[in-house]
Amino acid sequence: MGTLGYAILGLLAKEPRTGYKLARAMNQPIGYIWTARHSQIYPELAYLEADGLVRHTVVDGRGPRETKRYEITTTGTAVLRRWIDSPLPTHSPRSELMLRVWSLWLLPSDRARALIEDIRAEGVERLAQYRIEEQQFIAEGPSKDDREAPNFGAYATLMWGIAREDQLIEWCDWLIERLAHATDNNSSQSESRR
Amino acid sequence: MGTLGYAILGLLAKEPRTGYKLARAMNQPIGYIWTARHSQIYPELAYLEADGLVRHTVVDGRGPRETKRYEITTTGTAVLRRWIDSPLPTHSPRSELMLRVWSLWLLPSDRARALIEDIRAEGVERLAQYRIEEQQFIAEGPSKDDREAPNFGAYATLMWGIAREDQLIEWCDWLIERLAHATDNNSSQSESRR
DNA sequence: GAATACATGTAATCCGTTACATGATTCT
DNA sequence: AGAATCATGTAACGGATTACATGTATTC
Repeated sequence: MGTLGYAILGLLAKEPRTGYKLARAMNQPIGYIWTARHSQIYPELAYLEADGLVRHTVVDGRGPRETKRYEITTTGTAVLRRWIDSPLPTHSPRSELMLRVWSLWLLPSDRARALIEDIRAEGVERLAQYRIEEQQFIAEGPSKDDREAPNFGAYATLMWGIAREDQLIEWCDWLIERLAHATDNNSSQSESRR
Repeated sequence: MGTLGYAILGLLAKEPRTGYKLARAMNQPIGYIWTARHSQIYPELAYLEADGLVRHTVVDGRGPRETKRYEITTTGTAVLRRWIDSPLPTHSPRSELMLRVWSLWLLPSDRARALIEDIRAEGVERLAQYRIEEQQFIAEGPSKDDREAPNFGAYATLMWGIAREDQLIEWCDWLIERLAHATDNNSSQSESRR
């Protein structure tokens, strides 16, 4: 069973939903780190149901097919709990951004600077959005501080996202600074250096 | 052309290598963010060569087949430069860790704490390794400060990795603190809160 | 003598994205 | 009238992992 299955169980553990609403929720990254499309979600729901982890009831809706409201089963909740509490996988994060930075020495100074400033600008934008969401959590009351309320985990991932963007912006500033300081080293001059 | 192709070009821009050495390099994440297996690299090298971005010469080796040393072509370098300097893709990072944290409200306090402490311990371990690599950069001389030397980008990604692990550890401490403060709220008591 | 490092490939499978397909209700 | 939202599915394709396949040279 893959990670997507657990992401769906996590959403259904909060409240029952239709596949469509799950797809909506996972369109904007859940926990700021996981996305999925409806074309992945519908088949996955069928597998989860075959395994007895979720069940559905047909409700009124506006689609051309039956509208199905899914809820997590007690088995599903148990499986989800077991997964959260199992040994950590060794994660290999992928970031196209850092791959570009790794080859940054190939770009002229002004283009390198433009790239880092673009990265920074996107970080600033995401951070602003996260701050709005933080205010929404605060406005919603004390549920974010209640270890047994669904918002507890969601708020913790938001704080992680905020810290991550802060760190990214700081790192961009450090690198822009560095690019400015390392100016006018062309290849002919660099032979004479050191 | 996919991201793996650019990762390979980035490595070959530094120095020519065999497919085996590329695979070794990408076994430990390059730039701390990209991994690949040899089964992906060998076919990709063939595509890159068909597109004229790399070329190979047969050298002495110990394999059952010919040993091929690949180098980047001038076209390859141009294509790599253009990629680094092209509009940023909207990135959707995936982190199984944060997905677990999102559902953390389902775990009892002690298990939740154990999970976060595991995450923290792994962060500390990676950080220690990164610090060693930082010392190696410093020992290697001023190349990390030379905007036109390959080490410039590699050092920048390392600093990013260090900042990221620092941030992760801080966040873990914040959450452990929070888990301790939010103790003994069971569901019956939580009704009377606030 | 056994294990490890060097060295290159293919096949099967899984996960994720994009595109195709359909159709009712509500809002502008 | 047309666009957006609700609603559920399948098909084609690409990227990544795991397993299969082979064989030499060096180190313990």
